[in-house]
Amino acid sequence: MHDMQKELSTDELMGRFLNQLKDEDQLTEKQKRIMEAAVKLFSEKGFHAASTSEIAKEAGVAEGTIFRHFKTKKDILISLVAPIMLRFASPLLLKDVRKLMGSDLPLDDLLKQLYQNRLQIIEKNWSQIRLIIQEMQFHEELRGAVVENLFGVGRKLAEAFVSSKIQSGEIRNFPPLTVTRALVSMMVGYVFFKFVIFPDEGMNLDDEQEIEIMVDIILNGIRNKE
Amino acid sequence: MHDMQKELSTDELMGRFLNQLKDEDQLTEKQKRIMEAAVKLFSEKGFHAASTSEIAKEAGVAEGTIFRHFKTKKDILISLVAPIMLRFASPLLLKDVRKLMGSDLPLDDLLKQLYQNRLQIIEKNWSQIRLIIQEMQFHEELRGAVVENLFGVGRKLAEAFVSSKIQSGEIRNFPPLTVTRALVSMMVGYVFFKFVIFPDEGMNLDDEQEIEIMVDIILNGIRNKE
DNA sequence: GTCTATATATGGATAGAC
DNA sequence: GTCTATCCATATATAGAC
Repeated sequence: MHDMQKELSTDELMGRFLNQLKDEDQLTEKQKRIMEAAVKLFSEKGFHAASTSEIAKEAGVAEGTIFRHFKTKKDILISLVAPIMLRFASPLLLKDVRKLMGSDLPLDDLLKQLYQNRLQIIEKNWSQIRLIIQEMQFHEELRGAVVENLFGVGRKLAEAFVSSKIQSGEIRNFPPLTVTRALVSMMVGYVFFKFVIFPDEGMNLDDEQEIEIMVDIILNGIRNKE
Repeated sequence: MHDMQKELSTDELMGRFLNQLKDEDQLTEKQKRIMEAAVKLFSEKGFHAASTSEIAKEAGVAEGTIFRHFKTKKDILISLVAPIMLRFASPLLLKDVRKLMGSDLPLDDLLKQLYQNRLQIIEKNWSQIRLIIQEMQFHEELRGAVVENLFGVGRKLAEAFVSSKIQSGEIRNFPPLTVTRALVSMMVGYVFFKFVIFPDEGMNLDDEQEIEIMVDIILNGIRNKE
């Protein structure tokens, strides 16, 4: 029933992802260097503030070479999205998630692991994630791609999980989307404070402790008490 | 080079912030028009993507006029921060908040009102808030000013509130900062989904219902059960 | 104080030699 | 495929007339 639908759209997404993977192997050395330089500079200075000449210098190629491989500067940006999403979206959303969701771990351990993993992935890929969130605001196609592929799939996965837990009576009977958003919000908020507001200082407590409390709170909020 | 001119320190910026209330009355018609046009274009297209000629056109002044009032383009951006923060930071953080915190409303009603008000303020000022969050990433002085003025104050207020509720035994004994972050995270996450991820569609449920559930969940999570 | 005109730099993008 | 040189448009910023 529900689960079948989710499987299908996930597979559909994976299809797209797998196609992108092939493309990635076809990239030449220089193309990769240009793209890496672009990721670095775009995320550091923003898309418009980073010039193609800087990118060329950073990549160690002539400026003209860039435009042999990419029609326009924006083309570089677009070309970055798929690989970036591949690099973190897949592990962010899929890897371990099905395993965790299918496991018989107690909910709190499950959530702790989930948060911990996702946080690590986000931390490792933060500059790239930030770049995408940044530029989503200004390039609609980009937002469309991210929303459809990433959030579409993630949302379905999460909602399926929440729904099943509601039906099994483990968590309270709220709209699954709302519960899902609450769960994700805790992570979004944490990331927001940690990386956006206080990117330098770091937080007071370490991640593991914070997550422990976070899980305690949110789980207490949504769990069915008998 | 481009960034050769001296950066404003955070302190200098805070000075401006405090003085701004007085200064705001001293602004001429043209200056206000330029600043309004700048807010609009910066938030729509980003700081670098918006040109001074566009700003001039939008403001209905000659381009040269801009540079009579603002030394550089970045100066326009800086000049916007204080008024924007004044316009929403004050009501966001202070207006009603003290009143609510001092009231004898039940916690759930109190939280609902708090979320509802804050959401309205954020919605009304979203383009400006977004602009600041955006540019915080790239201009450290700006981040410093926001963090110190806005988050510094907000955090203290919220933590004081949480601490008092912990001592009165109403909510569980967790680190106040963590509880505070959990409370704020719910709002941050909601705003993130509503305005960043799905700025067009809107959400499934209306804000009031969503907030009701949100408060139910989070409060259930942190409240002391007897 | 404001506008017109312009200086000066740099941006993205192309052409052509190798 | 890559680099050198260069085009053209636009960017920020200034000068000078009013």
